[in-house]
Amino acid sequence: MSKDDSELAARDTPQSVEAFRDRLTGLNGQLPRRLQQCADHIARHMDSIALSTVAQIAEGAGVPPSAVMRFCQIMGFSGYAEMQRLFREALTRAAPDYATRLANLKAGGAGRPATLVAEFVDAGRQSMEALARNLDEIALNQAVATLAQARAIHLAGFRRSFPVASYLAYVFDKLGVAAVLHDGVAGLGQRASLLPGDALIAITFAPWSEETLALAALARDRGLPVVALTDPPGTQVSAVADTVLTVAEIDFGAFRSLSAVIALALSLAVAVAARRET
Amino acid sequence: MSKDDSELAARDTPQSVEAFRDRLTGLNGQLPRRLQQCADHIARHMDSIALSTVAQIAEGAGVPPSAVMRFCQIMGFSGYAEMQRLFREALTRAAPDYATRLANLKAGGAGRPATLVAEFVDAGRQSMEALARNLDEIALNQAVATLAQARAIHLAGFRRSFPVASYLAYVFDKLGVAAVLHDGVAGLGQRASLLPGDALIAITFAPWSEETLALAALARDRGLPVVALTDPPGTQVSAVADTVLTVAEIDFGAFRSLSAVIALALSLAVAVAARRET
DNA sequence: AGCTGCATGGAATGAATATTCCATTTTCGC
DNA sequence: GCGAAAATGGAATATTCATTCCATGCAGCT
Repeated sequence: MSKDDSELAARDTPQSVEAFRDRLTGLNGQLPRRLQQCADHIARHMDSIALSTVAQIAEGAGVPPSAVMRFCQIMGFSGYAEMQRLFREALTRAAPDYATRLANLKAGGAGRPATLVAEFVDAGRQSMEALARNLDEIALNQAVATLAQARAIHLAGFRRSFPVASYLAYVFDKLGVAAVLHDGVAGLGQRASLLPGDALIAITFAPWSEETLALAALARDRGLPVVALTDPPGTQVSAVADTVLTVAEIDFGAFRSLSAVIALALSLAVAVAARRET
Repeated sequence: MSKDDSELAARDTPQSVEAFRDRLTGLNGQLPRRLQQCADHIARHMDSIALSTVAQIAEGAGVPPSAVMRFCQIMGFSGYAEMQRLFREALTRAAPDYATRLANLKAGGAGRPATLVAEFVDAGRQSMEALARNLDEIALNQAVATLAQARAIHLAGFRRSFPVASYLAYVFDKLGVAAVLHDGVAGLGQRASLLPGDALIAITFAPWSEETLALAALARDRGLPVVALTDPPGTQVSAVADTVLTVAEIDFGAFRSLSAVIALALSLAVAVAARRET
């Protein structure tokens, strides 16, 4: 008693959401039944703690309120109020006055340039949230594995996908990965450079561009693996691609922000480079 | 009494943050002093309503709590609790389980590709929030005005800024605005095409590329207006640009998401096209 | 089987907070 | 200035919610 209570109850209270999460995973498995239910439910709904009452959490987890209180104490807090404060602070830091600002900009009327910025920012943010939510991790891992083995990586993306392809070219170059950007300068194409052992990343969105699909088909015929970045559901390109990564980019007006596509493409590039070095 | 209370108190309660905002602006000016203070403070801190108590709001506005209650009723709510519910719902809809998902992805360990996605998404989101917060509306309006008058718009952006420049070229083309992408193919450049009456958009970030700065300087010598997209504080390019738009893009590792830059560039393009048509 | 210690549920308590009410002050029309 | 009506501040009340406490149940050990 005088030296240490038990392995469960460390007295220091988590000061950040990360610390909270660490503690939660550390406790996993060594908790009694009801407290484990709390832990599971809370892990799954961490963001709702900031706005929920003890009773709501308890109901969601299927336990009495007192169990939730015990859980809070085991996590190192004096009670629920203290635990909630942690999440509330995280929430206010995440959106200080951003929401207000956006709303102000949007309210300015359709004609104002600043209103457009707000709309595009909003579309981009939504796209990225959708990406985080719907990411197909298995397909991503498969894509990384495939590309990491390739001798050189070919990049196909035209029209509105070209910025993504060209950014990938820049990033691969910086990372020391051999990459060929198929830019179609002078109508020549670089089709002959699709050699055995290479791989292709094809980036195309509805309406799918003929050139990209044709290039992917050619690569496939020559036996090169093809990774496609496209809209969901991705069926349009599945005939010519081995791995399909889908991104639901939100449009505003006729244009898309590209935020989510670039984030995904960038991750792919960095992961491939990291895999190669090991 | 039986027909209508007054112009102030319409009985229907706002069902969305937008409706709330509309009502607030509608009431502006026709409120007694203390209630006006409430309105001002709340308009300025709308996002904090979800997490504040009546007492906190009252203190912030410099009024007694009862004034805040009256304000809520004038806005069409039964009380503060009902008003707060509106903002809480808006907040939870904005971040459904996105935060949890992101945290889960990040927790996966540095090696996993999905972790990278989470990091880039997060960086992108932060960048866009920063853009919304720090947007210099005056500079933006000035840039739009300048570009709308130009005969043709030249685009300069190399290396990591090239994707932005090429996307602008695509968008301007689709919008029917004459634009020249200076892509440096074959080392030729298109310097001779910088004719009087044109304008230049120069996109460059630290470390600023020599080519872009040189091109901007040349344009300036010939009397063309130059709009620059760059990092804050923008002093590096202010010598060669008439209008400077700064974007604080957050890096993850050595790479930036480009989300905010693209959102700003896109807004600029659409605003210019809209201005031209009128 | 009986004992011991932990886990559990629910009811009682107490604190925080929204909400109402009323006495007082201010404002505005005459 | 005077009176009526509206506005205001603060204290009283009601409600919601976190927190504690204790009686009961359950499991593991001897």
